[in-house]
Amino acid sequence: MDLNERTKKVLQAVIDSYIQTGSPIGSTVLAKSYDFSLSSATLRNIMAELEELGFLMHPHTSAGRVPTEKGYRYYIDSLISFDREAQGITEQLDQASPLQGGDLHHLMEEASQFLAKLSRHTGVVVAPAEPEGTFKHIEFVRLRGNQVLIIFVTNTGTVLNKLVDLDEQITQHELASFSGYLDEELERHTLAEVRQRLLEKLREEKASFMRLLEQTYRASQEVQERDSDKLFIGGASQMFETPEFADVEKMRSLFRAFDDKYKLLKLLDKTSKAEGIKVFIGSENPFFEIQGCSLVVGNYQAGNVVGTLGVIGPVRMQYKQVIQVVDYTSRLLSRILDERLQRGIER
Amino acid sequence: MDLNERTKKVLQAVIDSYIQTGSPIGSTVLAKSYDFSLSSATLRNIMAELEELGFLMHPHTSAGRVPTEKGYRYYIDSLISFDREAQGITEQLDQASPLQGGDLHHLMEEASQFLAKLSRHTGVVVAPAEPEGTFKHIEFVRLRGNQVLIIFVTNTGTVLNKLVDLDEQITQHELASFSGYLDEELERHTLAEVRQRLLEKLREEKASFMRLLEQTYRASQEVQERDSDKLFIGGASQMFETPEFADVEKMRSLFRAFDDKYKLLKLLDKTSKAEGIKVFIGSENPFFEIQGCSLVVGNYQAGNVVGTLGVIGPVRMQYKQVIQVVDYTSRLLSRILDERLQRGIER
DNA sequence: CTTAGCACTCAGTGCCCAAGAGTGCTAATA
DNA sequence: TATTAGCACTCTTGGGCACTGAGTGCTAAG
Repeated sequence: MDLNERTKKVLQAVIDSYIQTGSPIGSTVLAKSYDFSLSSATLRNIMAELEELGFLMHPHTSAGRVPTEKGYRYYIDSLISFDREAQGITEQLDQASPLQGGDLHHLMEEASQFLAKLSRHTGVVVAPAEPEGTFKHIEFVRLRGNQVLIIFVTNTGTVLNKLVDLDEQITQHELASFSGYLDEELERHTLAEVRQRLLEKLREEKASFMRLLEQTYRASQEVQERDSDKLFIGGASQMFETPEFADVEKMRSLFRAFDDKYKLLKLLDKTSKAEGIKVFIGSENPFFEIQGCSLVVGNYQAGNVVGTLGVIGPVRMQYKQVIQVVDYTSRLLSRILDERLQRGIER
Repeated sequence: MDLNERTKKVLQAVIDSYIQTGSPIGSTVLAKSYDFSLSSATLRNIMAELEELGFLMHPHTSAGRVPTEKGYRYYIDSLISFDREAQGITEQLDQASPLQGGDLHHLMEEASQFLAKLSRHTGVVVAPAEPEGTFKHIEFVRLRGNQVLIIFVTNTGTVLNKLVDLDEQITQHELASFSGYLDEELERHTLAEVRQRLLEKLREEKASFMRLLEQTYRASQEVQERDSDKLFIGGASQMFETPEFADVEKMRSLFRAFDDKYKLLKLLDKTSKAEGIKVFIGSENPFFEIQGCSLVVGNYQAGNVVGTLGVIGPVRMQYKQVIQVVDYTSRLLSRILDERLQRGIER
């Protein structure tokens, strides 16, 4: 789209102003508050042109202009620049000094709240699909006669566990030696590889621990499905702060979406392949139930493990700021996870 | 409060009707839809009397009557009866056949959603302050040189873990023998007792594992604080279904309260000592931020471990039904937990 | 004690009107 | 040729007003 410089400036001014105030922008207001050295009449012409092109629209005849989704798109793709102020913001964010961490879940929850607090919208974080780190230790604890608790430990201190019923009687001693055997076989592999190797073992081996091995394999699958892909939502009540959602109906469908975490997960998952920060504006958003919302998502990663995080807010949001916050948080989270990973690998 | 039979019936009819429809009840409507064999004028007198006593009120001169909190209180304490229909409901609830369980957290989350679904309001479940079951096994896994993961396992298959840094070098072999020692010392004690005993040991012993023992003690404390008292909220969006909350302001403060789980927890904790189902109506509710809401709470328990669960909804809620749902769910959860406990102890 | 009747109150609705903001178009201007 | 001033027109918003209907309180009769 080739707009001349002046037209771009007008578009930017309209969108900036609309994002700020939330009310449609008229030509006179625009002429006064921005220094275009142009009369309102000229601005009217330009705005009419922008409307023609689909960047702006008219709620009704005698109202000012409002950005369309296409307008926002162009604004984000071509009009806002980050570089200049980026450092300032980053420092400011550093000051906020968040994320104590501790346990992984706790960290994710904190992150979602951090996002919410800084963006003043709703923050979401999807836990990594794959636990960080590599296999370190497996432990079998016999509870009742044939009830065994299988515990996986990674080198970053993540603990996954699953309770299984065994047909056969196996002594604690046998369990211990089996665990020792597996420890050696599996150490330093990622959990995905562990699953794979267990499966291979299962195929080749005809040993006595066959049944236990099978249960272990199953556990390794389930444990992962259960613990991965958890969704953390922070500051959902922030949604109420935006006048856009004064409508109760809208709010309702929004919170319905939050309740139904599963769907939201799937949406966020789709985006997780892409690099960098992505912005979905209004209906671009593939999750129809939260249409009327924009979504700013990014990834975080540690090693080859990837998770998604982002902000959900009204279409009229301070994209510049929110994008920076999401970007910052994703880096921050990556760094924290990386440190944990390093500590684990170091030895 | 001594009301005569007729007056009671009128009060009940008014409240029933108001709960159903949500709009104030006038004398003529009352005379028509209920079979009192009384004229509207008489009903007017009775209603005036009930207003005098503080059970009903007038939004404005030309409006019908609405129950006051005192009215609801009386309604719940003296007017509704459960026995007759109780079985019917129970069966119906059994049909809903919920709560697959699995992991404890998952069970709690399911329970909160179950409450929400059946009550058509918001369900909350507080995880037990104390993990169920008794100590079964402790495991130390060395990750890096002096970084050790301490894992507690109970006989019901609950796994708690904490990562600690150790000053001294201890071999995996030494760790194993220490774990064996603790296993014997601590088996069959509740986690609270385990903490106590660790503390005692810490005082008397001057052994080489002193430092590790201390860390273990600390871990046993932290692990518990972290994992206990988690709050699960289900079906928060149901709140939007009630016309009472058409006001966005109200909704806002409500969801603020949900965001701030910690406060909600404290509130629910206070109630956890009491037996049976408790109902807090409107401002009786000690948690001012959700005033205008009623709270129906109950406890569940397994062994000596107690948790709280309940429903949050508008003051105008179907108390009878909700009370039954909460009651049913608390029994159900107790039973499920008890079974897990039994299986653990059985051996 | 109950009931019928009547005057009164008040929220809610629909309607009209004026004010205000903003546009689109045309004609004048640099 | 691009910009500007002027003007008629459109549409929202909010206040004011009257009307309606549900419901009450009171009084007097059954």
